[in-house]
Amino acid sequence: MVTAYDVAAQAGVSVGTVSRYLTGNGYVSEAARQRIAAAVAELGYIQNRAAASLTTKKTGLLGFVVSQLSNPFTAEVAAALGDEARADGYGVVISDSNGDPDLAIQAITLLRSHDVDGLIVTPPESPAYNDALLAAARSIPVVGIGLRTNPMVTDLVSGDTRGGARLAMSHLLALGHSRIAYVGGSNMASGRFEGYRDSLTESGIEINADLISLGTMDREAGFNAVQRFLTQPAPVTAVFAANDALALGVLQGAHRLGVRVPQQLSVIGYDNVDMAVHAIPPLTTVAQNMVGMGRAAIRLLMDRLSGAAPAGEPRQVVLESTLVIRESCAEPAGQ
Amino acid sequence: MVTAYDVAAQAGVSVGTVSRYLTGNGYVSEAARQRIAAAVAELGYIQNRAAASLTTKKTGLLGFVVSQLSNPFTAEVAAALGDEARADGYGVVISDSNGDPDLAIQAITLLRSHDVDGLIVTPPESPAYNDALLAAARSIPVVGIGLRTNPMVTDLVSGDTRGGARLAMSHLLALGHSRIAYVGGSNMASGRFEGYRDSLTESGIEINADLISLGTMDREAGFNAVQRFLTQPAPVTAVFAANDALALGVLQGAHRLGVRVPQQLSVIGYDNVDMAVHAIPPLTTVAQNMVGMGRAAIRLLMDRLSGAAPAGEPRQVVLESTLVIRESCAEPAGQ
DNA sequence: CTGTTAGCGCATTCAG
DNA sequence: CTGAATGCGCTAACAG
Repeated sequence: MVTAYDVAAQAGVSVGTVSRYLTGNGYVSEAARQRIAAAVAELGYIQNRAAASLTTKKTGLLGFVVSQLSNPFTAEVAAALGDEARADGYGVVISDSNGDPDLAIQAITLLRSHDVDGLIVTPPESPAYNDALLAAARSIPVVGIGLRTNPMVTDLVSGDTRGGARLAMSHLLALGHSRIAYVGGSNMASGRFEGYRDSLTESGIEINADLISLGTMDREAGFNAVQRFLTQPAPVTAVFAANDALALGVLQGAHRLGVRVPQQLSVIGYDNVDMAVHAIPPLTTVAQNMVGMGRAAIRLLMDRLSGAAPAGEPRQVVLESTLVIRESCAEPAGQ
Repeated sequence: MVTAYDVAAQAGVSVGTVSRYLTGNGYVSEAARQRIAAAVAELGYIQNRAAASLTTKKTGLLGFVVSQLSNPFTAEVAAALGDEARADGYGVVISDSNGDPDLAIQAITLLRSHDVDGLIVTPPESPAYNDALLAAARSIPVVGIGLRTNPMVTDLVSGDTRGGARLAMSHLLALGHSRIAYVGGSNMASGRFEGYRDSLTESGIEINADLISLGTMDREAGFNAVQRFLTQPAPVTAVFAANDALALGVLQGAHRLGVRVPQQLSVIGYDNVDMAVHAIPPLTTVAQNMVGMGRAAIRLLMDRLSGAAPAGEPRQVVLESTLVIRESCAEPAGQ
């Protein structure tokens, strides 16, 4: 391995000078600078940051604990986050927990043993994971994406899902729909469901349990739910799905019954995953600002690392969602 | 920061013993072992691997240079690779190059400065990137996924795209199609195109330039191509798309023309991305073994790192593709 | 502006 | 089986 000493020898200076050249701290004469640069190139020298971190206490590494890297939403955030980190000279170590709290804790330990300068974390939520996060937060800055610790000691970035849901509902309502169904996860406390419920109530429409399907958030659930909605005495004219996978299942279910979208049924999704544009018809959906989330997380971290934001008060940034209108919604047929 | 010295003091032993306990090298009495474990837990000690790597020359970190993390194909490979690496006690640092050779080179440098024990790389291909890989390969093992260096000095894992394409074509041919179009990338030397061409020739079907559309590999290209294929004097009865995005575009284009799939047109894709199952109709496609690729890459690396495969002869593993039959193909209408 | 030197936290000799 | 001592590659004083 070629070390800074080798470079120093080759350039006819001392290690100290090489170090100053590398870190940019302290003065180095132009002449020395040039000779060092030449030596670095000639020898193919690459700084050993692990050794440097021993003294500086900074590795230039950030840890990102994801719950599911193959989830398009996560992948997109990870990409944005990596780009932003690189711009600040940081590398990102990604650790996939597959939604398993135990693996997430292992990931935290792995990352901390590699001495990451900061941590970005996503769900799952679990007491033990929460504890691990709390412990980590005592030595390095931590920011959660869609995950808040208890007590809340970390910075947080989240999407305004409630507002996004209202966006979707307003669109449907403005089109003239009133029999609007909801398919979503089993958690009625989710922002998406709340947005659905509130929008309806505010429009003076009573919420009807027969028009609500709660369960898993995958394609099958959407496929099955819509068939139930459509075969009721008074069929629905629109469906709001809590995510795109669900919405795509709804599209398939409607197709199976020979119900045409958007002529006979309007469908709106949530997330604007890549495949939404590939759907038949292209899916109208709510887009979360994933790039913004990745960026925001890094900004939050950088402020802490640079001291711009002294430790203490956790901060929170909420990203607005936007409506992406494509072709899956129209006025109700009966109007 | 709590160090091994703190643990040693707390446990009433010396650092040497703590180190032996941590690494598993050398003997530690059961009594000492217990006291150390207790001290570690009590103090919340986390080993500093950067410091350890100074002596061992091993960081337990692997670098993965991807061309596009938000590409579902890549994300899936990354996930598999991360899982497999974790099983071996390694962490993975992912660096996204966004398909830019310069960024890829920067990524290599970053990764090497963090002293990764091995490197896994994907395209783009570029002379400068190739050089960077060659340089890296002189000090650590490198494995390419779908990317071979020149000269070929690194291990390689790739998918048998030619065989996969033949799988798709056989399916179409067996169904009775003979006017089969191809939509793909601009590179006619790709395995996918070769599989198309060879299958046709072997079946005694002349290849017809009017039935081939080469260009970008995205949805728009598929959307446009199919409209051309369908409005010819003798319309095609089937389309083989070189990837699923293209195939989904074909589906949309056919839908636009009122052509029903699979009754009037069969469509087959390649990659089996997540969205394939969400298509209308669900897309028959060729699945690459992405999990296998991720795993294989790690295995290759581990063999080098453990010394099981002495440096030298580059090895290659080719993963078979499989046909995933869903609902987008049927016998040609006219038969 | 630059050379010298003392650790950083740990794994590894080498004695005991 | 264990303690003490040495050095990994680098940065940060400090004295020139």
